[in-house]
Amino acid sequence: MEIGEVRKALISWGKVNFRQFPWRLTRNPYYILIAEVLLHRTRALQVVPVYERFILRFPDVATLSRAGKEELYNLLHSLGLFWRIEALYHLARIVVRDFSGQIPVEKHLLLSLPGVSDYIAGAVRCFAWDLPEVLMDTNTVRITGRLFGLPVRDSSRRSRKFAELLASLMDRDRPRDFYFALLDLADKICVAKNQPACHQCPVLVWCAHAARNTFQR
DNA sequence: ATCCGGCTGC
DNA sequence: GCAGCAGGAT
Repeated sequence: MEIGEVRKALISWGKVNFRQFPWRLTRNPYYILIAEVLLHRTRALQVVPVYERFILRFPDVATLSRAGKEELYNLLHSLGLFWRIEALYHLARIVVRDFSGQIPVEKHLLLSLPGVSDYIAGAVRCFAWDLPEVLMDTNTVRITGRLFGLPVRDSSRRSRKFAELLASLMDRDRPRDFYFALLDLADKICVAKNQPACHQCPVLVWCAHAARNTFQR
């Protein structure tokens, strides 16, 4: 398959169907890190109002590092997953103390932060600095699996095979635009439940899953 | 491999 | 009502 054509189709579709979430209109690594933590197993539309209040109250890491747990709880409790509150509380203090208030670029330093693992470390690097990262989340894994015709399981998120396939698929010159396109495609077309809207899909002709669907009718 | 949590669309 | 959510911790 012409992988360059697939990338081009994805990115041009993504440009038209770009969802303007507030954390997508910035390259500030702190804002992006906060967004990724809040987006953890939480729908984007549910995060928007909480994120905006959070950023307004804590516009930078230094301000956040002076926050009490109680105020953080008041801002974030509606999102559940309360361990994230503890993580952000410590994260801000560590960044101020060890990294002079700058979100680190190096992956191993990002990974040392509480609440940050492979996905969030990669997402911050990708969306803040446009670095080519393999971002394995529910959506990118589902699209990868369908495109290459593999069954998508919960364990696929940690699958090396999936990581290699996504690495081969991703656009290393424009990773930021590529992943925005993938996430928007997963939301609008390549949906998890029901049948995906393959007839509207920009990469329909290269997709193994779509081929099976149309072949079966 | 399993759990987490409030919230929302279905 | 209930399944599932821009994963990470346990």
